[in-house]
Amino acid sequence: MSSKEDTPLNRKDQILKAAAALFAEKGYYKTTTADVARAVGVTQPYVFHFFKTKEALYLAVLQKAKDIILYVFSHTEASMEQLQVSMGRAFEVLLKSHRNEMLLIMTAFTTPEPAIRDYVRAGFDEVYERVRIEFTKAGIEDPENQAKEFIGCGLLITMAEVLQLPKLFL
Amino acid sequence: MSSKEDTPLNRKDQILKAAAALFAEKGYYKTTTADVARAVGVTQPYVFHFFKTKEALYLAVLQKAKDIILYVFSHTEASMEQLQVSMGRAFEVLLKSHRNEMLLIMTAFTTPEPAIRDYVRAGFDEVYERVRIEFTKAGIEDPENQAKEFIGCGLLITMAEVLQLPKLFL
DNA sequence: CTCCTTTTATTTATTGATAAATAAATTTTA
DNA sequence: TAAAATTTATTTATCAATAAATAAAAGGAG
Repeated sequence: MSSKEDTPLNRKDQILKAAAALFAEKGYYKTTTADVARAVGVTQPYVFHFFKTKEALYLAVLQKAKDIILYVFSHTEASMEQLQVSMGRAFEVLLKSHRNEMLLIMTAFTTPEPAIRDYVRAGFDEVYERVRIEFTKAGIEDPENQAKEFIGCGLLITMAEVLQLPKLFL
Repeated sequence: MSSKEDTPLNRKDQILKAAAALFAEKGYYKTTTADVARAVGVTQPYVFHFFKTKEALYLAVLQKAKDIILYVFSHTEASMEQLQVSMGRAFEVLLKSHRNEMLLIMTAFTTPEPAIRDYVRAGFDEVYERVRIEFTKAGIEDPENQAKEFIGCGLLITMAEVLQLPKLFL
């Protein structure tokens, strides 16, 4: 039994899912609302029935991605010695199960839409805070720097995925 | 005496320079050829006199950026013990003196134009090879992994710059 | 259960804006 | 005055977004 019932997705969620895949693959600018509509099997204007603008759609996808990360990092339990490793594993699993969403975050970094940049930056801080708090709760020492290192490592791994650099970084 | 004479730049180089700044700041898609032209003080179609397409202009800027990196990493001399540190310093200097070009490379990573992606990937390999060779020549052991680590670190630093994350990563 | 009414889901058609690219004309320089 | 540098004028294409129309489904009233 998965957390989500496997009732078929409603139109809005279908659009969010298709958009996540397309935005992750082709980025914000190269993905058209017509692409998203086509992927779902509806007409282009209908997308605007659910999301006022293309940007609003993008931000909605981004929020979902962030929520997933926050959830995972908040629900990884382990001993002080093991927490970093466990969370690292959890992130690797996440990168497989929600590849689109994770790649999307990387590309969002470099999307020069002010609203998107602001959202990404805020989301980044939020994730950092969450990790820092979890590390603190677990009694890890110097949680600030450990959290920074942890996130830096995650970024690097994700970037290697985006770039598809097989030789580099294992 | 700088390596470049300070003869005023010719139009083509003016365009390259302006394009580097704009592409770095606003990315490939959000930078228009009209933006570039305006920055230089010429008309939009005149840009096409020097570069057949917008993409060709972008690739030219990218090539210059890569050449700078290769040059710096090829000309940093130091003892085996000091080489990594010296090259790290050199990169930091580069990030200040050629900020636009370095940031551009980061954003180029996530630009989903096939030709651009291919160029970036190839350039990446080239830089890796260069670093690996320099490390090998200096007698550093396990040069492959040291080179990977070195580049990963550089990526992370550059990314922190792009994201303007002051708190994180020092 | 049927006719009428309202809502929900969706499409067709269109607009307005923006941007890359081309071609022809003009100005400047040597 | 010929060639090089640069502009004006224009084209073509693409896309987000809006508005109006249609079709199907659901919900009540007689």
